[in-house]
Amino acid sequence: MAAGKDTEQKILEAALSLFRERGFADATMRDIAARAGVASGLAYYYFDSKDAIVLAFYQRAKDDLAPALDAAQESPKLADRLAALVEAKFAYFGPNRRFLGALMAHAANPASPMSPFNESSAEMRQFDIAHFERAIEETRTSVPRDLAPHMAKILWLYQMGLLLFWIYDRSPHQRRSRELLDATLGVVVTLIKLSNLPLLKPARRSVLRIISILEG
Amino acid sequence: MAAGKDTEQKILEAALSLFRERGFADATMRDIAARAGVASGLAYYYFDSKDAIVLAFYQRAKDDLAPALDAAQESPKLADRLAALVEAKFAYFGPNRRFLGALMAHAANPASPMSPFNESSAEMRQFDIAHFERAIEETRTSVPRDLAPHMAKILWLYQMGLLLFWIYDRSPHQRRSRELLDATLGVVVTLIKLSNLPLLKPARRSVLRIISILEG
DNA sequence: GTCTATATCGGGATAGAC
DNA sequence: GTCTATCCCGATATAGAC
Repeated sequence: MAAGKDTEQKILEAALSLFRERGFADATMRDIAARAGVASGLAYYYFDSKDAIVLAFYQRAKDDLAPALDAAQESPKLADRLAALVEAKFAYFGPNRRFLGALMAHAANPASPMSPFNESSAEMRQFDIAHFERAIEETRTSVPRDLAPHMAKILWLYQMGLLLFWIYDRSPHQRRSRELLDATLGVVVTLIKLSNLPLLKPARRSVLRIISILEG
Repeated sequence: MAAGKDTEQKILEAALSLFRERGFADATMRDIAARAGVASGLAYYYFDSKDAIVLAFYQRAKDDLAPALDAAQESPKLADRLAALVEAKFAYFGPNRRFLGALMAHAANPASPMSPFNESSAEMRQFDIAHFERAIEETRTSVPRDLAPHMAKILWLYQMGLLLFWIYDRSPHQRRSRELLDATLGVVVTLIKLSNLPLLKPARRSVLRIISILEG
């Protein structure tokens, strides 16, 4: 049991370090097992597949990120909090950027267990969205009643878009991603402010209809 | 020569039919060669890799789609043309929807040769964008000078989003995708109209800044 | 140039002995 | 819970028939 947990951790560590060094595809299960100092078959005892190791990585990221995301909830301004939440992820995932790139192969397909839109990561996603809810509430950002139940999800999606861009951003230190964050943040916050105008009720209805279709 | 072209076609057909039946990953090169009635080695004579078959499929799609996309350029209204262009793709790719799902694995990564955002499909992308340019021009849609050079690309991107949703749309006959098309079309056309208001010059500047970052 | 046949290798995954 | 042996497949290479 204890040995089992240890071995599992050893394998996970070996996998992640190899993923970081070589990317996902070029790290073989044999390499992973070798680095962990176990037989290659044993890796499959702890992880159903190479993909399953990735799910363990997600789970771990969720746990590791929690304190950083709490620390991002400081400013009284929504824009600052959004920026801080995104930057916290840039910082944490920075060393794994290349590896995440390989993962994105599955991201678009919501049916893939490795997609952040899949059932299997629902818990993680919910955890993540909760941070946006908190940012909206604590900064007393006014959101129209009809949009309110969806606003955190919208911001989460906005963040996912930024992360996607960041993952494939080849500019030095991902400078362009920071620019994009900077350039879009103002637009996002402005749109939220505008969305409160009673005049824009029809526009909100259009958006709500689109959301309801997207959520199926 | 003639025989060679024939064999190549036979292999391509066999590959596509297997991709449609089983998806990309579960169709092996041995299966493909077997269905084409040739030795498995021969498939590699014509296609460098399994991936190369996909590129051939893209190329072929481009050629096949041309007449349908021309036929979509009828209505004097931009919204109708956009809908027709998207529907033409739904129709053509319909039988390959599942197979396209497997391909999307590479789509997010602009560095992958199989991504529609990659260099290697620049020609196809340009061909595709040209249809949106034509739709804008022929419907005499007024677009502000500063946005004009980018509008066709924006519409192309909008279409790609719809296609992405459609590929993974599990509702019967992809009903939700049609709803999404319907729900977003109005918004898109309205936004283009609004973008002409001189008052919105600052908003256009924000959008232009974002575009310039995205294009790197 | 077109095609068959075969051999070899690396890598994900599995079965079964211990 | 751990290891060894094995399977399957994609990819590559090669020898040779026509």
